[in-house]
Amino acid sequence: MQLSELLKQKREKKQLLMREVASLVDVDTAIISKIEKGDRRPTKEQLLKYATALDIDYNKLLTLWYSDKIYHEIKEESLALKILKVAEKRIKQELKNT
Amino acid sequence: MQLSELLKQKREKKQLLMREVASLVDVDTAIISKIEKGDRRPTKEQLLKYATALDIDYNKLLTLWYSDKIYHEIKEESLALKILKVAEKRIKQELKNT
DNA sequence: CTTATATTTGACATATTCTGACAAGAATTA
DNA sequence: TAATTCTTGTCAGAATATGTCAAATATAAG
Repeated sequence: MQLSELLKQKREKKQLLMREVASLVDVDTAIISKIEKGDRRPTKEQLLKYATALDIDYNKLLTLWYSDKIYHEIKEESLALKILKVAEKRIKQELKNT
Repeated sequence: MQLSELLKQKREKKQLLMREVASLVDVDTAIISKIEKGDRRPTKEQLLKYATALDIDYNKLLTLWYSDKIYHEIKEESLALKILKVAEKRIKQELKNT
């Protein structure tokens, strides 16, 4: 499940118009449209408001938000999986040192 | 092994001055210093020149380069590992669909 | 069908982040 | 001490991200 899909589904489940979500998240309706289309990622601040507005766990949104970002950064690279592994190792290493 | 360390080690192994690497990579010496300190990431173009200049496998550099980037993006997040897992799933999913 | 409402799209303005250039300071070596 | 190398901070310009707006398209209601 991608962030954009989740946000759209939740909005529809709550039977809210984009205009209404836009008001709650405090952005232009055009932005909401683009977010649900996956053309844009919300800002972190918007994400928080989204969580409240649509009653979604913020950590879940945040996880998808970062994953989306990372995915787009490396999706064209054949080394993508290797890259993630190396990043994971580094994170784990860091966790040990604390 | 981080990108910055590797680049420094390789330079020293070849007994090159920063000034010399700077020339080969075609940037200011200050940039090289910052790169080796981890204050800046080289551009992709610089990375390629680095590979040639220091005789390092480009894919290795590229992997570290992306990993570095991702690491810094999520290192403060307690969800970091989860984020990587989700990104990995998405990449794998994408690979299936081709 | 035609009108009203909702959504999508594109163009442009603004803000934020990234990068390179430069100069002065600090460290190292001769 | 002088020469050389490396480091650091600042600033301008480039690149990227985000917001605003208006017009185009799609959807629903009468």
